[in-house]
Amino acid sequence: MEHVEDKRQAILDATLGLISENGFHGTAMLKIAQEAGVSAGSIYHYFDSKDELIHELYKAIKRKSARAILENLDQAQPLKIQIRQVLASIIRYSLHHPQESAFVEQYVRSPYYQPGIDAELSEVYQPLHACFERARKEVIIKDFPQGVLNTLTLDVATSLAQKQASGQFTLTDELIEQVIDTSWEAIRA
Amino acid sequence: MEHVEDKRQAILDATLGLISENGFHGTAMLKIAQEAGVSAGSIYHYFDSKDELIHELYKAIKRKSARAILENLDQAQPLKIQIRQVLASIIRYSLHHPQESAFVEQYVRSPYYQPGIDAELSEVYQPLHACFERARKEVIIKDFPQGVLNTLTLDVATSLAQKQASGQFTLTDELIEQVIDTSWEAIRA
Amino acid sequence: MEHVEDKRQAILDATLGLISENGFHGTAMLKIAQEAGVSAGSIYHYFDSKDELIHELYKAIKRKSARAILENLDQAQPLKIQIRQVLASIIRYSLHHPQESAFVEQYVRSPYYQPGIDAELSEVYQPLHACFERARKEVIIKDFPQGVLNTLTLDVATSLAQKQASGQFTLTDELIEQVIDTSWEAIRA
Amino acid sequence: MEHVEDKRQAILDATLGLISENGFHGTAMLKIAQEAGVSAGSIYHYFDSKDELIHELYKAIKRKSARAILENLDQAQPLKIQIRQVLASIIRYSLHHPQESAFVEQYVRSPYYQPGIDAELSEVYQPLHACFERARKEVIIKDFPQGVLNTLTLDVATSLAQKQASGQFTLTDELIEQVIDTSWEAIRA
DNA sequence: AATGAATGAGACTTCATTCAT
DNA sequence: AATGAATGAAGTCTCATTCAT
Repeated sequence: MEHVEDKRQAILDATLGLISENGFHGTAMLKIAQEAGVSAGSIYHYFDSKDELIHELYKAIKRKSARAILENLDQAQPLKIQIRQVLASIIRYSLHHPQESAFVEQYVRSPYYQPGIDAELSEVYQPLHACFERARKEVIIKDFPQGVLNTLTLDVATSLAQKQASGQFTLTDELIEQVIDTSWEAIRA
Repeated sequence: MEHVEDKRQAILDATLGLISENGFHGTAMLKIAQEAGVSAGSIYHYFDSKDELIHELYKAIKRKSARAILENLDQAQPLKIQIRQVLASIIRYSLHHPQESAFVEQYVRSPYYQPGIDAELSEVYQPLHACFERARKEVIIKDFPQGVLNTLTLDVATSLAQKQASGQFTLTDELIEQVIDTSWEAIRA
Repeated sequence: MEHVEDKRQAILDATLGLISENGFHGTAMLKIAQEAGVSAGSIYHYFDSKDELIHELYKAIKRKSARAILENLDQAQPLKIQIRQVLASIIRYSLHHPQESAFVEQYVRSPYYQPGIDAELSEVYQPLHACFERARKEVIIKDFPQGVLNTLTLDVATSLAQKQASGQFTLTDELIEQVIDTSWEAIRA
Repeated sequence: MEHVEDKRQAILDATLGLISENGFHGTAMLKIAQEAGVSAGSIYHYFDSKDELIHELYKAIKRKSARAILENLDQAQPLKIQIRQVLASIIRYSLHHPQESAFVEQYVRSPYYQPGIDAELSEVYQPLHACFERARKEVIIKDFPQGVLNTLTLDVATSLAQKQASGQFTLTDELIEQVIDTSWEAIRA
């Protein structure tokens, strides 16, 4: 079974690498199979279709990144500190995983993205949402719709990650700190 | 000749509507032709290929939006006011042209986007860049690379526009003012 | 009217140059028009279709080459001399008109070539045929079908012309004399 | 694997039949697929493109004909006999394989033919070339460039084959013998 | 007579998906 | 479970031809 999961994961990894580089349309199933070291037909043992594979990859990335970000969440700290920690985690994660950022950016801007898909991820994001929810209630952050807050934090992070990956600029540690500060200032009450 | 330009523009318009809705891959040349009211082959009198059509559409949108934003730029005002005006223009333009925003977002996140394409647009963006450049020198805004400043302003605007268009939330005039404030605070020195 | 004929001839010339270089399929009507300095539609004032244009070009070339070859035919000479003169003329003409040779070779090997087409040329080739006919009757040349005699003379000439044009070898005047001799020896009785 | 080669061969066979009859342009990939009993897309498992298919067909025919001709080459015989045997083989092969002759004639007169393609065939033609080379050195045949010798022998043979196939004349066994003699006389020293 | 924009049939090719092995 | 040859629908693009001007 571990073997099986290895192959499924190899397919997901290959898909991530190829799509982040060449886009959805530029990534043929055959290429994914070759990159993953399996046969073209084998992909269909793990995923019903190319669309499903892409949706599954999106969910896998979102779950993985949520877990990584939550690891740095210390619920013993004051909410203000927690939110800042989350922002820092999001930005750092994005910068360290440029392929995942590039994929997610393409995905959410494409017709693949249907709002309902995120409902399946609510469980893993629940602690994060709760944290933001409480911060909003306690007037620690602005009373903006969650989507607007995401734009000011998450989307900024992924956008920066992709631009750095494409060489538009290089983010020093100092600059990253400043961006985290800026992002925090943008949403704090 | 006006007739000719009409048809070229009709093709660009059809392409914008279809791609912003269905993505690059979901938009066949035949559909564009039908939507534009021309034959399939006619597109190739105006554009060498689908790729060139998409690149031309991107450049046309960027030029048009730059002109619209510059119209609201009053160089008689203090720099601080000018920058705020620009931000407000960008955000309002994005919100009022959700298809253009959606298209540009897809484009710049896709393999179509190659740094260098924007070089052709530098002329029309020159006044904007000059404005930001001076503001940075006079320490009115932060000393971030231009790409980072764009992320905190332009990308936020287009992202919000698309999310509103997809129904994730509705931006009231009051909220828009707050977002403009936030965006300005994010980059001011 | 002379003007008109000029244009018709320009189209034929352009067609010859392009097809001898790029083949039938590689030569679009639009390219012919551009090369001839006329509009795409104008070709259809002179020729009903691309096929007809190609057939007319073939006939024009054959008539022109026949006239050139006949010019060197001195009916006052003995038949043996006449035949040798004809052979020399054919070979020299082919070598000096490599584009015409290349076109004719492509044409007669393609589905364009229908045996009936040469019937329209019989008038201009009549003196040549008569000459060969008498030579065969007087047992000066071999009693082969005319097609076989053509193969041993005309086809050899055009084939050599194309090979020289493509750089496979260079025919010196001495070599040309030898080839003429050889061709003559091949058909003499 | 035999199965696989069968299909590849079926595609080559279908291509030969259709192109020799209808030309390059008159032969659509779909027709080839239907004639070969495969789907349109399947051709692309065996050949990268229509062009590559055509090039491969040319090389396959040349290799096959070279092998057939070499089978009749008895190196124990005097060179003069060998050369005559080769000429007879070439002519007979051409006459018995009119489709291959027609295809090769079209190919070498078309833009498909690029000198250099024959370099890949040099190995299989090496014994033939060696034979001619020695004959030239021993002054058994004329000291013409190889291209000229080919024109006087090989090209004559294929040309005759195509003309007979198109019904221009019928070659009796006696006539064939005479043509072989003629071809030999044309190149002997 | 001339133009050249427009047409639309048809060509080549790709690729997600299936299925016999 | 795995393979990869095979499928065929659908896509992009070309080009001979037409026709309003």
